[in-house]
Amino acid sequence: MSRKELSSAGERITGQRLLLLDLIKEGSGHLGADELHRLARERMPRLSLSTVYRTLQLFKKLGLVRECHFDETHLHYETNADDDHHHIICRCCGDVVEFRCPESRLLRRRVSSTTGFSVTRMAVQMEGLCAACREKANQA
Amino acid sequence: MSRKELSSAGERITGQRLLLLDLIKEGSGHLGADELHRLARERMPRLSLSTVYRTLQLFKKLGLVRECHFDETHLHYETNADDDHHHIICRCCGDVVEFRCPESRLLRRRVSSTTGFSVTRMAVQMEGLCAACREKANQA
DNA sequence: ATGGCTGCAAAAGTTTTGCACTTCT
DNA sequence: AGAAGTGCAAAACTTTTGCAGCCAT
Repeated sequence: MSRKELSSAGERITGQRLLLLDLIKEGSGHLGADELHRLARERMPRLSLSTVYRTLQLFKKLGLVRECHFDETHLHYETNADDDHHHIICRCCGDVVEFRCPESRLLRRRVSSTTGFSVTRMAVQMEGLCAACREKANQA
Repeated sequence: MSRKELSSAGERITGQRLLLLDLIKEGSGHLGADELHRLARERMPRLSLSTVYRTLQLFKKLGLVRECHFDETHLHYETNADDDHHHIICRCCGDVVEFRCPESRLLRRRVSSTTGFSVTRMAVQMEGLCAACREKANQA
């Protein structure tokens, strides 16, 4: 259960918030607001889309989830992870695979010192064709 | 002028396309569709927003520009550059600064071999506070 | 000449907001 | 009880699409 994250932040615990947080956690990870809404309604049919949006903004503010910009239209949300956890998306089937980037920490420090920024977030994003889709493309 | 990029791709050369491509190139880089539209209309008042969108899609298809996902709402466009040219955005003033990441090439190859993807695009994105905004925040 | 491109207007999406009502603390 | 959260509906935005006329080739 996800009560602790909410109560320790001094936020109210509601069925909607718990459900959404659980879905984001357990869901294979990369869900948009609409998908989240559809899933959530299977267990709580009257949950509204605006609640999904409001709740996601709350989670984002609390640092519980991060937004990922994969394709141009949808945002996706996942539980907040550390710097060296990133994504590659297949431009054909949309599949998202995670990879690690151990030099992230180093890179972050270097950019911080060269630009004068204090870095609060970093993401490495890649796009390409997964093995299966490449296979399919070659057969055609 | 940007004729070559278009004609060599077998695309028609129109005033709108030339103007937009020039704006993207010369503009400090990171413009959204609406900003581009506003700028373009200073020189071509009847240019429509749908043309901006259609043209951006064309440029994207031709590989002339790339989309950058900075904040959650707007997409930004810039002339296509190589892998090791990336961005950090100030979460306070929105300023965008570029930085280089020489190990991008290496990283790309490693991810390609571990995930089985063929990588067609990669971006490193950071977010933080620029020196000026940090200054301001400290004074307050 | 003719097929592609553009402007305009309307549609389709996505995200936000206002308000009355409900729920958590 | 009181403040915060929710559902519903409407509004605000961003992006896409249909179509008639225009323009580059």
